[in-house]
Amino acid sequence: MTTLEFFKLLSDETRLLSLLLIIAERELCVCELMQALDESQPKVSRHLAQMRKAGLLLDKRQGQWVFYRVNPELPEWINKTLTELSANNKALISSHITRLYQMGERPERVLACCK
Amino acid sequence: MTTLEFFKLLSDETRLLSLLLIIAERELCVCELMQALDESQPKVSRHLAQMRKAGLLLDKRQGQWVFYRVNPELPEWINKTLTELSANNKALISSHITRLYQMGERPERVLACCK
DNA sequence: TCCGTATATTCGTTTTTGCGTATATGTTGT
DNA sequence: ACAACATATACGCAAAAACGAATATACGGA
Repeated sequence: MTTLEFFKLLSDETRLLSLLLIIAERELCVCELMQALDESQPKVSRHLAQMRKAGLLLDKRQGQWVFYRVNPELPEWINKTLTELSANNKALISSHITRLYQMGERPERVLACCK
Repeated sequence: MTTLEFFKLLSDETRLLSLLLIIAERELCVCELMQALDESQPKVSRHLAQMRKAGLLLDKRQGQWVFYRVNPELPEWINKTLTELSANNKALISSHITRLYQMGERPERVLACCK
């Protein structure tokens, strides 16, 4: 992932918000992001796939769900940038976090130790 | 300038390189960026205008030249991000810096105290 | 005032990006 | 095997972004 590609990924609202939500929640599946952002399934899925293909996100299938999280092996300056970004843009996602928490029946997380 | 607008500005190669060059050199005029990037005058000018209109850059006319520099009053997290970006992407601009330094007759800077 | 240089902007076109709809793939439970 | 659910992808279209060429504006010096 080049620097330019990295910023291109952050330059779309759906991707930016999805990334901020994933950072805030550590990991989220497609249906949770659909609920939080109130966006269609293909739209959310497409943008997540873009970030995954670039190496910014990792995905992990657990049963019927696919959870996305930030790739922990990104270059250090990108990590710092994401941390700074997340810490200073909580307001951008507050309403979406609220909507996420109102979601009934959120998919259960399987602990890594039990897989 | 919203967070999204900020990243959109960084998501074009000409703007990203111009910004990195301006940070590295503190300030540059249009003709210096044309030389460094080997791009047309309207192209460089248009992208600088975009960053200026968003408040990311400031411009200062000195005679026939217009010098651009980073707005010193940006939000702190954006400053940090730009610093981190610049410090970790020197390789992106090295060839352009070389071309800039090969430029004969670079416009003279007028010191702030003499204006 | 006229000319040369530097920069900004307009206009029409091309390229890129994102989107909705439809469909395909994969998983769970019956 | 089939139904229900979650996710991914293909396709054609629409919106946005970037571009080159031409033109306009601004400044400095003769």
